[in-house]
Amino acid sequence: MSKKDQKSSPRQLVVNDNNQTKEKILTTALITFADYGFDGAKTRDIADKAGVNQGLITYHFKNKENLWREAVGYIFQLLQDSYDEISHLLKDLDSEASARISIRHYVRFVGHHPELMRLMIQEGARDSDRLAWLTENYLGPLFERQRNMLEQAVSDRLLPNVPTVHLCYIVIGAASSIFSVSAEVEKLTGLNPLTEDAINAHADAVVDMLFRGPENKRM
Amino acid sequence: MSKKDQKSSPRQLVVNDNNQTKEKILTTALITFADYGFDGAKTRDIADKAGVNQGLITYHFKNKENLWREAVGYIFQLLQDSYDEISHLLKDLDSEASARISIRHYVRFVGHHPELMRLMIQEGARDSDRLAWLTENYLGPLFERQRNMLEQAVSDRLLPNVPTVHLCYIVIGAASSIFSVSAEVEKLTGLNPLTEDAINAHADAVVDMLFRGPENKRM
DNA sequence: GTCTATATTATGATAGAC
DNA sequence: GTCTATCATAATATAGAC
Repeated sequence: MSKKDQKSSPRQLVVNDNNQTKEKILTTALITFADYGFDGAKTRDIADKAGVNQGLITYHFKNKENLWREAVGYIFQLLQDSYDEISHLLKDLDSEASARISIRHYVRFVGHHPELMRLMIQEGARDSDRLAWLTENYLGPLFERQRNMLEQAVSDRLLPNVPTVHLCYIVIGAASSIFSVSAEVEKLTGLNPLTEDAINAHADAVVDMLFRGPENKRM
Repeated sequence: MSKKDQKSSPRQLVVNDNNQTKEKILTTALITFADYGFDGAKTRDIADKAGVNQGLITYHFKNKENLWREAVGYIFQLLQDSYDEISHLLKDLDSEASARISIRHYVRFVGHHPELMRLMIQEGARDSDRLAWLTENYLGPLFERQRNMLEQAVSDRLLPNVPTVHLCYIVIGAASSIFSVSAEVEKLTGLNPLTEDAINAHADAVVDMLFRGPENKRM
């Protein structure tokens, strides 16, 4: 329902029952927290960029801490949903095809949502209540999933036999770094890594790099 | 010279001609900027953690912006110095040995100085005057150096032929990600990646991953 | 060179009108 | 549900004593 639909009742303020405003604040907050960190992000900034009044943040989210939680939950839910969508695809595939698709999917997700890894770097550098909350609610399960996938790939000789923890973060970093510092990349090379073409090119590059058969086959 | 050494002259304030205080502020500021970003870092915090008065920041560095510049310059100077130290070693080696040593050296540096990559992620996500300054003064030359090294490795068939920009950020991310989110890593796996052993293990893992010959030889 | 005290501005949260 | 106005606190920068 757009604002114009309200024209017939002029005495009333523009009201929105459909969580449109709440969602707008949420997505804006996510980007701002990812770019500036929790302390660096200003609620006034978030409200301004979302095009709403600062008071609405308190109304919809109680306080800054809670806004952060809901924003983080929002992006992790997207990630989990996207995994659920492809999980049935993976069942029927052999180990290599499955691993390649998983990695491609991961690269494409972090390319389309650079806020996710930026947020993780903001919170993953030091211990905090927020990191504990993140780990308990989202990070733990996701990490286990990725660890299992990579251990399978190692035992199938698709990847070199390096310790799993190191392998996990090699993959995470290789997949996401170019997107996390997209402005730097563009300044240094002229390439905007957040375009669809660049995201696909990076997914290709990561998969080529990780799964190097003798003839370097694509999936 | 510690404060206790000053006991014999009690009328005088503790004074420090040797830039000890300035350096202490600098290194503390570096860590704080890296962890919290420019906006999230508070000058009072920096002064407190450095064990000095907040007014000293203005005295030694004029303002927050300038403190940031000097802190960034400090860590990049360390990086450049460390490259200069090994550059003569690389002259006599073949392409593969040289590339392996360069990569190992890079991994070990970012492991010992996680602030460097954290800072870059803080500033590399969006365009700003600080990013322009960083690019002009430090990032440009360093990136060119790494790009050349990797292009050489590709033309020598040590690495798969993926576009250079993607290759650069695959290497950067693979090398640094585990250190940038060290608190997350420790919470998820129990491993503190910033120990000397873990840093060496990660250097091994990255080199093994990148340079996979048939017999997986070490340098 | 270092400290205390303070001026000025920004920030998170609240109260109340519509 | 949304807005304006405001309070209380926190943060950068400055002035001045030692």
